[in-house]
Amino acid sequence: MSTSSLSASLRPKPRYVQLATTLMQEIESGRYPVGALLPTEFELCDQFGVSRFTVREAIKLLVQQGVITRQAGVGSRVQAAPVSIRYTQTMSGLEDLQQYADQTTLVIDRQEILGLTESLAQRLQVSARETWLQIEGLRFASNANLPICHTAVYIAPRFRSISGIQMRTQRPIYAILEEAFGFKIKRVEQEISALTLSSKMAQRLKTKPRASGLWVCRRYYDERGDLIEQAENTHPADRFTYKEVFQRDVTSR
Amino acid sequence: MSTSSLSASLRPKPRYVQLATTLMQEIESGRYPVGALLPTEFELCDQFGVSRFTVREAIKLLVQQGVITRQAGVGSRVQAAPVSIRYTQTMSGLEDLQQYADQTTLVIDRQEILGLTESLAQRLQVSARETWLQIEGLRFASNANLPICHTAVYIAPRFRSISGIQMRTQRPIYAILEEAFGFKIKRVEQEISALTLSSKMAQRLKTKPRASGLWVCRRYYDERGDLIEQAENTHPADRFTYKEVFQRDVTSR
DNA sequence: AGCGTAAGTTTGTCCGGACAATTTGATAAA
DNA sequence: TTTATCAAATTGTCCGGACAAACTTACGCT
Repeated sequence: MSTSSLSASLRPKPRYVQLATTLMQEIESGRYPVGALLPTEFELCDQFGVSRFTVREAIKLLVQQGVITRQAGVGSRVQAAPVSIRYTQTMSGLEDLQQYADQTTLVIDRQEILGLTESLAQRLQVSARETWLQIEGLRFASNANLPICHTAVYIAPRFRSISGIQMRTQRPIYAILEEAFGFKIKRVEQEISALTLSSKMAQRLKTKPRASGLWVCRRYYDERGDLIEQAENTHPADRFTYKEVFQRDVTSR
Repeated sequence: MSTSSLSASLRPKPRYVQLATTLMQEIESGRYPVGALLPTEFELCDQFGVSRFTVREAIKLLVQQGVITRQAGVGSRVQAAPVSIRYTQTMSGLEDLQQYADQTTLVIDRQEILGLTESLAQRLQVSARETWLQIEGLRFASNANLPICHTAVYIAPRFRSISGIQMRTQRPIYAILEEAFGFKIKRVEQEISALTLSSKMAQRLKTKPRASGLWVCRRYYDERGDLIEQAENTHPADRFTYKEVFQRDVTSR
């Protein structure tokens, strides 16, 4: 047998990821409140018994997520508490998608394998004649009656045999696919625009006909650049706001 | 006099940034087309006479911007051509905002210093009684008659003396502020939601009353975390789509 | 042909060290 | 008191080296 498959989940993460996770937890716990300074790089080297390289790689991850900012001669200052969201979505990476789905439930009401129509094939940017799995449903926040969005998901042919999707699921579809087929999503494209809800959609979302809606479409690609899944979410305008944070990066002048 | 201010623009950028810029240009030029492999790290070390550390830092920047993906044992593959946009906005950082503004023109039709109302002060998350500069106008794409959005900008009191803003400008306001007052925006929060256009707004945007619109609000913060500027853009739904790309980062399991 | 094995290539992780740039705070001079 | 100067602390840049992990290719065996 091969030695590469079973160890996937057991293999320890690199030290700088472990360190970043630890620091993140300590920030969440309030040990380093917003506005406070983290220990210096050399202090962290001593505390964790790792090299400065490892410490810096870990801290880079925190900076990347907007949790801290750094300044030469000063230190690393805690900038924001970890996201705690309700009806607003905060994204600074793929993981926030996961977090978003954690607090909501997708109730599926249709699931079928269908041949692509011309227009749909074009939207998915693949050749027609392929047979994709379509899933439709409504997404509910934990303790609310009204759905926060209508969801239509399209899954690539080679994954259409997926069977582990419950009628009510709190996990994002892409995570289910990753586990079932053992791969990782590497890249997500997102497209957001506004639209006027069709009468049918308004009815399903229990809102006024011709109300405004937010349309969020995500395309998930694997490490080879192949499209795995496309998810279209249609939100009533008053039930969802999309939030994100950008940090200036070094290439700017 | 101090020695720290004048050298700001003359000081050469770090080598890894220079390298990243060079590689980016070579990708744009077609020397490394989409799908092709970049030279290996060691080859780049030889070609540019730098250490592997410098090469890796440069490549990290390209990965961060979604231009290439990497795979151990394979190499660095060009993933996407540099953004060429028309009516759709591509954001993977602050610079794309700049690029977006480059291709459009903001035509200002109102500009006044105003005391904050209660509700506005709350929206800006600052104490009332402050006097902010308000700018309103329409943004046009290069060769189009219809505006792509209505813009309302609020600028913090200490910058309200800004005078360099033309009635027609292609530069983003935040860039004008940066140049005039000599600082850098470090952090931008963005909020997107849908709304139904008010009759007045629909009229100014030359679209049907009660049409759907996309509302994009950006808050710009300096390195101290102080709010510098808030810009609210209201787009007719059919004239604007927001696009962005996410890359899975290492902290995910 | 097909299958496993081994070698080679390429990226990933981690270390130690060195010096530069930036800020803060203390000290000395005016 | 104010201002200039210096030293210390902290992050930023860059180097060289080492080994591990992941993938590709070639090879030999069945």
